[in-house]
This record gives sequence, structure tokens and C-alpha cells, in this order.
Amino acid sequence: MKWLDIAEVARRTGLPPSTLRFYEAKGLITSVGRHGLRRMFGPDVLERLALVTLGRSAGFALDDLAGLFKSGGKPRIDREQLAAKADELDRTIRRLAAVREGLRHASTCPAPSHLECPRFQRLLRVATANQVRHPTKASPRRKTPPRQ
Amino acid sequence: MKWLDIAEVARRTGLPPSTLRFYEAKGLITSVGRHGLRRMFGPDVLERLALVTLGRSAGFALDDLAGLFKSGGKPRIDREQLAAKADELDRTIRRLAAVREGLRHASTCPAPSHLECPRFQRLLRVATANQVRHPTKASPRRKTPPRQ
DNA sequence: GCTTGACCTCAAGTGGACTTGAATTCGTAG
DNA sequence: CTACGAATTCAAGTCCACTTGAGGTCAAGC
Repeated sequence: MKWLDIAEVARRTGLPPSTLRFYEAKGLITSVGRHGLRRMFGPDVLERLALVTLGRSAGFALDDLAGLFKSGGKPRIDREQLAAKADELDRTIRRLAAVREGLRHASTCPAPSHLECPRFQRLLRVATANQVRHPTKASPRRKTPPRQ
Repeated sequence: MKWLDIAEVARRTGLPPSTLRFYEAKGLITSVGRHGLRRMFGPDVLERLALVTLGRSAGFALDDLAGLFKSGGKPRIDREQLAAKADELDRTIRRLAAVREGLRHASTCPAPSHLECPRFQRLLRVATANQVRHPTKASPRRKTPPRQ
């Protein structure tokens, strides 16, 4: 049998079943049918979920992604949109790299206050410029975390 | 007069006044006093806000930051914690860089489906590994954005 | 001295992304 | 054939980071 049940998909992707059901309701994935009540997924759902994960890390909202998938079979994902997203991501990366350097420096800098350190000053300026909202914090993934 | 009123701070940081009041309530910033009802901020609040912005982009939650500031004057921000954060950020950056390459490639790739392209396949694998939760989407900053 | 408009407070609302819980239905092992 | 555990639905709840709105205050300009 090449069908995967929800637990199997959860196991292979690390996403909790609740999330998979949620994604299905949002139109991000589809099940091929049911075995009794139970959803059965085709193996391609794994690829699709990887794509969702990818899109999310690139900053797409779930609704954006659902849109891309719905229209995306034929009308092709807008190349300009992709390029724009890549550029935006590039700016984000540069900023994060600066932040990373600042953190590393701060973790070893002997200055009494980071605020007095010229390196840190520069970091602050970089971090403040073209900020991107990177909402909440990273959280424990895998197996139904207690909260959030 | 070296005091800044909330509008001035808002102007200089790009953060809406509501956010500044919110941050004050959270203990992320403090006003030096009032002029009548109005908060007056010292110029150092700008630096502090830059630090908050920085922390947020590094993935700290507001509460974490408030914690750092509270205890942070003396006990020194934990160096190990900073280093760990830097490492985490580094992984995030690598992943994002891979995603960026994938997006760029996808925006020019003539393949009928990105999924058939080996480059894209690789990207999917990279993006799927060590995922970090990067919640909602980037949003327009500056001057009281309509939503979110 | 009165108006005006920026600022104030406090409670409630919003949006995104999920999670949780109660009540129910099955497939399968014994 | 029955009991059990895993899946199901659907509504409601949670978290975070803010925003909005109603109702009130006050400093400054005319």
C-alpha cells in the first residue's frame, strides 16, 4: 500500500496531526481519500509539505501559499514575485548576518557595556535600518509542543 | 530641551506611539517623566529601541528582552546565551540563503515544474532540515500600518 | 479664557498559526 | 464479537505582538 495515514505523515515530516488537518482545511494539502474515517495521503504530500515549509521560511503566509498552489498548477508562480521575494530575503539575510556578528562579538567583548563598543554601535545601526518583522520566537518543533 | 515626546520618538524610530506605550508597559523602555500627561523620553530611549529591534530580529521574544534589561544592567547578559543565539541565527541564515537561491533559481528556471528540477529538489531538502519557526509574514513597517 | 488637537488610560479586539477538548466513529487485535 | 486505541469533527481556546476605540486630560495658540 502506498498510502500514508496521518500518523505516518506526521512522523515523516515532524508536523503534528493537528497541523496536517489544519493545512488540509486551508487547502495547502489534500488527502487522496479515506479509509473509513481516516485520511490517506499520497506520498507526494511529503514534497508538498516540504514546499510549504520552504515557503513559510521564505516568509510566505499560509494563505499566500494556498493561493500559489491553487492557481499555481498552470498560471505558473509569478516570476517577478519570486524574484522580489528573493531580494527581500537577501536583505533579511544581510541584516541577520550583521546581528549574528554582533551577538558573537558581544559574547566575547570585554567592554563594560556593549553600548560603548563601536562594533556594537554599528550593529545597532544596521539592525535598525530596513527592519523586517520576524514575529515571534523560534519554538520547539516536533511532537505537539505543550503551548504556542 | 533634550526630552523627546512620544511623537518624536515615533518619528525617529518608525514605531507607532501605540507600540511605544506597549513597550513601556512591558518594561522594555522607560520614560523619564511626564510633562502634564505626556511621557517624555530621554534620548537614550532611541538606543534602547534599537536594541529591542535588534533583539527581535535575532529571534528574542519581547519578554526575553525585558528580562535581559531588567537583570541585564549588572548580571551581564549571559555570554553563553548570546553565543548560542548566534549559532542558532547562523543556522537560520544558512537555511534562508538556500531558500533565497532556490527562489532566484525558480524565478528563471524554465523547467515545467520546479519539482522536477534537481536544484529545487536540493533546496527542498535543505529547507526541510532543521526548520525554525518564523511565524507570520513580514509586514510593512513605518507609520501605523493598517493591520497586524 | 477658550478651543483644539495631541496625548492619555484601559479594556477589548485582531490576525496568524495552530492546539485542545469533548463527543463520536472506526479498523483491528484478541 | 467486543473492546481498545487511533482518527475524526467542530467549536473554542491560546499565544504573541500589537492596534483600536471610547472617553478623558491638558498645554499651547489665538
